[in-house]
Formats: sequence, structure tokens, C-alpha cells
Amino acid sequence: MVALPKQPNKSLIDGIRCLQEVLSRAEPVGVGQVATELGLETTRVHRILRTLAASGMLRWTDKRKYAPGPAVPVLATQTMHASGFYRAIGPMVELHKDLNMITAMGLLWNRSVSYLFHAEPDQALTSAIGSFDVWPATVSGLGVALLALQTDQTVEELYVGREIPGFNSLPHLLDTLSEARERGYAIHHNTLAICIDETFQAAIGFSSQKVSVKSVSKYLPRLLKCKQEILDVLHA
Amino acid sequence: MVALPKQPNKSLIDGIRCLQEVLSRAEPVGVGQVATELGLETTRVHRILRTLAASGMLRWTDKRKYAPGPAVPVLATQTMHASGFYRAIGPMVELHKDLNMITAMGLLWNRSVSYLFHAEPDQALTSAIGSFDVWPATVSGLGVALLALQTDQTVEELYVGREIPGFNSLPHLLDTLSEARERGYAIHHNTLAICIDETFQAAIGFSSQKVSVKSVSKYLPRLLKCKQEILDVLHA
DNA sequence: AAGATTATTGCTTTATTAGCAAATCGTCAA
DNA sequence: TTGACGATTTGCTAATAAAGCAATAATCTT
Repeated sequence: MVALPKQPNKSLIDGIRCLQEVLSRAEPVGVGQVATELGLETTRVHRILRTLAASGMLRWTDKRKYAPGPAVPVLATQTMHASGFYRAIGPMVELHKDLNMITAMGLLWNRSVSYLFHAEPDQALTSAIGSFDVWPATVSGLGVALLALQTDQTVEELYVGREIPGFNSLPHLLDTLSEARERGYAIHHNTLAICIDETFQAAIGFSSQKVSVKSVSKYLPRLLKCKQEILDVLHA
Repeated sequence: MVALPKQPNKSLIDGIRCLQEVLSRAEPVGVGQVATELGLETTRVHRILRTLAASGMLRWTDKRKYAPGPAVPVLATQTMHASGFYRAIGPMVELHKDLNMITAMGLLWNRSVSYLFHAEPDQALTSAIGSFDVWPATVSGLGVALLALQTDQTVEELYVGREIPGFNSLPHLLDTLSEARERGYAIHHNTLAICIDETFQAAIGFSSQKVSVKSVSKYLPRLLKCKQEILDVLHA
């Protein structure tokens, strides 16, 4: 992550934090809730949220709460298009057909993985492609594969003082990540996952009872082939 | 659109403008370009962009330019999931199968339509579902359907002093929108389109040489059925 | 309907931001 | 390889925007 400018814009930092907080909620959220969650003064939060609502990034509901606004899907669409990740869908669909296992592609950010593709065995592809779910990184094979790319220091900064879903301690998590880092893939909870892009921290993987430390050598080549196919279409 | 707070946050307003400018570009963009485009002073833009880069919303490239950052797909995923629009894919795929025409779903924001689904006749659905393209609203049937929901004043504010793609004047555009508004659907360039959601300004439609003013009554019921199916899954 | 809770406004003080000039960096041509 | 040029970034100071407190308005609960 790049360094801040020598004179950072403090309003913008907290503005983005408030935006991210509202967008992470499944329901519209009030000023007071955001203020409590982020440890900011309520008047300030009100002004930030209302400013964001006027800009279209948030929507002000009839109950005086805030929810995602119409400008966000546009930014989302532009970014998806510019990043080219949508082109990974073809290879992911092929992989799912080959293996008929849980097949997934996701992006890591902080402590979450956003799933762009997630298909259960025999699942209709229309629901697999567009599910768009966000999960804690530590309960996701993809998340573990991507967290393994971070330094131990970064991971500690992310998780110190927090409960870690799926792990009973930070050293336990760091051990797991260390192993994944060493091998170049993550094998975690019957999931095999590899990183395909470091800029957006993207990973692909699949899960099945058949996936274990013993069967990795059988499945890894197929996953690496899928990665290569994705990279080929990304750079075409 | 909601009113600004009595004390708006000015840094946040211009911060969001800069973010939107960078995200709307197909290539990484420099400080000076953004400053020129938005009429802002370069030092200020540098501080804004760098602050956004440190927050993960933008990425600072090795050429000292700025591009979308890893935090955006996460916000995108959260919003898509919360809005539930991904569930519209099933009905859209059915519609495409029925008609085998260009079939699309998109969202309006300012003067652009973001396509979440866009399938040509006989197109493989994997490329239709994830194309994520953004087009000028006035060259899009969906865009026209959605612009027709705005007041004439809003449309004038959007387009005054600008070239209007596909129209030779603002009064020409306003006339077209007036007709669409009156009928409850847009018929434009062989495209039939209807609005399905006013919060995010979403529309669905299809295009074909067969679609004209004369054949509307033949095709409109199928489109309205698709709308109902989408609304049903959105509210399930 | 009344009271409690939450959001929003007005005002004053404070801290952040803006802009100018200088320094640094990256690219290109000779 | 070196120097010139254009773009980005930094440092400093002045100005203005933002922050916070108390009061007001709106919504929710009983």
C-alpha cells in the first residue's frame, strides 16, 4: 500500500471509512450507529453521510438512515470492466464443469473475501456467476491463500485484538499462513486455492471432501491450468 | 437526490469527484490530467489521489499514475449483494432464451448506463452476464427509459452546454423523453425498454430489427412479465 | 398523546486545507 | 550518458473549512 501524501486529506480518510461502513451493512444504518462503530462524533458523521448521500454514493432512506446509493454500482461496473476480471468467468465455468466441485473466485481486501464466482456442485451457472457475497477471509480457502501473500506484520496489524473466525489465536493463523506461503497454494478445510493476481489480490480455488493434503498433487495442475487460462484472457 | 447537510464536507465532495474521474478511465491517469478535467489545482488533486491510494480505493502505479484500487471491488460486491440485483440474472437469461434478441439490464447514473447484463443473439451467457460495460445514456434504450423518469429540469441540468450523443439538440432529447414518459416504456432505435427500479434507476430491455412502434404491443407483455419475475425474486 | 431517543442545525473556535514556490522525479532527445 | 523539460511532490504560511457543543426538530415506543 502506498504511503499517504505529506499532507493527507483527513476529511477524505474518514469519509471513505464512513462510506465503507455503510456499504458493509446488510440494512440501512443510522448516523449514531456509524459514529459508535467508528468512534467518531455524531455531528461529523451526519455531515459526512449526508454529503455522500448528496453525491449519490449513499442513499438517504425515509427512516433517516443511510444505504448504498445509485453511484456505487456504476463505479463497480467501471472497475470490473477496467480490471477485466469478468473475463475470468469462462475459465471458471470450464473448471466447474470438469470437477463439479464447489468452485470459486474471490478478491481479498482487509479481512474479507468478495466472491465474484461461487458455484456449488450441479449449481445453475446463472446463480453461480452473480452471487456476489462477502465472507471473512479466515474461513475461506481463497482468503487463506491470499492472506499468505501478506507479511506476518501486515496480518498481525489486521487481526491483533480481534477474534479470528476459524482460528483460536493469531499464532495459529500465522502458522497456517506460513505453510501456505511456503507451498505456493493453500489447502484449508478441504479447499485448494491459489492466488492469480496480486494487484487486486485475487484467488481461485475449489472445495470437496476429496480435496486433502494427500490429493493436492492430483488437483493442483488443473487449478494452475485454470489460472493460466485466466491470465491469458486478461492479457489478450 | 437528497439535499446537502447545512455544513457540507467540501473535501469529501471533491474527493469523490476525483475518485469517480479515475474510476471512469480505461487507463491509469496522472494528477495533472485529473486536475485539468475537473478544474482543480494540481497540489490539491495530488493530495486527494494519494490519500485515496493509501486507503485502497485507488492504486498508485509505477508510472506515478492512478488506477482503481483493491477496495473498490469489495464495495462493489457488497452493494451488488445488498441490492439483490444479481438475482435478476435468472429472469434475464430466460428472456434472452425466449426472444434470442439483444437483451440487457442496466443502471443509470448521471449521463451513463452501466450494463450488468448484455447478451447478443446466440451469445454465450458466460460473456453476457459479466461484461460490465458503461455507455452514454442517450444512445441506449435503457438509458432513454430511465432518463424519462427524471424531470425535464434534471435532464436539462445534466445535458445543458454538452453534446448529446444520438441527439442533435436538448429539445429533441426532451421530446423523446416526454413520449417515453407518457407511454410508460421507451421505444428507441429498435429497442424496447422499461424501468424496473427507481432507487437504483434500473431498466431492462431488448433490441431487434423486429422491434418498432408497431410491434410494441406484441413484445411489451413479455418484458413486463420479466420485470415482475425480477421484482418477485428481489422481494422474496 | 407523551416521553425518550436519534438526527440535524446554528454558532464559535480550532485545526485542517489550499495554494504558491521550490524541490524531486521520470522521460525523452541529442 | 547527459541535460532539458514536464509532471509530481514537498514545505510553508495564510485562509477557510471542519469540528464540537448545545439547542432544535423528527421519529419511535409505550
